[in-house]
Amino acid sequence: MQSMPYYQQQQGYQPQVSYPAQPQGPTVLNNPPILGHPSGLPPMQHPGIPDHSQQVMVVGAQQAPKRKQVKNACTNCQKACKKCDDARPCPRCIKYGIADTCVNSVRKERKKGIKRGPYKRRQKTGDEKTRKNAAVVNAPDQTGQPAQYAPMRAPALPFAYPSNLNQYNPHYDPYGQYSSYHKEQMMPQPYVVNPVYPPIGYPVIVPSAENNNQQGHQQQQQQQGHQQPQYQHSNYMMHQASPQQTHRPLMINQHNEHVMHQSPAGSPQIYYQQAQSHQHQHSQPSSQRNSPHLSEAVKSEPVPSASTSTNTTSSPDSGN
DNA sequence: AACTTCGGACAGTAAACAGC
DNA sequence: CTGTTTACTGTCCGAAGTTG
Repeated sequence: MQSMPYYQQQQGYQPQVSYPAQPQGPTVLNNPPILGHPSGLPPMQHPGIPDHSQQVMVVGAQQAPKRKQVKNACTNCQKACKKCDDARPCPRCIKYGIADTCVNSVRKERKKGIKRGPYKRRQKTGDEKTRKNAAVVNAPDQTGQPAQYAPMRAPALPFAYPSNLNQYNPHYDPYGQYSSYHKEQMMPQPYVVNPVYPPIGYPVIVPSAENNNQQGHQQQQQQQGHQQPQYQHSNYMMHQASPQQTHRPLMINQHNEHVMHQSPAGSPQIYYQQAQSHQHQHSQPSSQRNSPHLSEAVKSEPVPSASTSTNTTSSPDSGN
């Protein structure tokens, strides 16, 4: 039996925006709809993100709404292949108490220089001629390949990506030079999670709740019944030099066993970066499994997704 | 029951192409 | 130059498997 798509169900994701049948190009970028949380949380308002949640495009009323994807899932949701959110920490990470590792994943650069055959022109009234030509040109042969332009693709590019685009480069700065390539596509300014991203030296002094923008965000969440005593650490963790360099969360545990000391509200807190957090996941004692819902994000390094979708979800564990 | 894993459909979009 | 088309890449649904 085919279940109803989640976005058509009563209590599921209720899209607030309907999308036109034809893509509108970059307007999607210009006006990213901020959707409410599927979990029922209200949309989190980040500074710099205009609230478009009230915008409704009345187009294609009878069409089923398309599934809406976030532009950049966090590493945890990405690994788990689960729905993420524009907010950081995302609802899922909050739910599982891994908010401090909720950082944007890094997108790899798109391949360039791939040659293509001529396009088939889509049918338009009065465009018969073009379409016919395209049909002839691209008429597939027995093998299904276009007849005239057999090599549809150029061979694999002989060059490697520059190291500054290499997602596996440990010195890679996802929000620096790379983002300049993708401009707002790569990391649109409204989606930059932490606009105040100080060059960190250690120890890290985390400002008190009163003078931190994100604290308002967190307080908002706490008002919703999400008790996240370790929330202040989210700042700390998100200030890592590189998302590639995983650090075991120092404190998250359902039972607060490893929760770091909290200073009284209003006083700065000092956190010490782990010297070299190469506690490999396999050396992690089985106690890790005491928090099963932590394991998903914690046990695996935030390895960026592999090159193809077939590999994106293979966890490091399964790979070994 | 809650959580994890994962195949694959779907969505978004950058880049090549086509036409003016 | 601008619009169209397509391929690439990421997101995440949903089913199956795993764990406690």
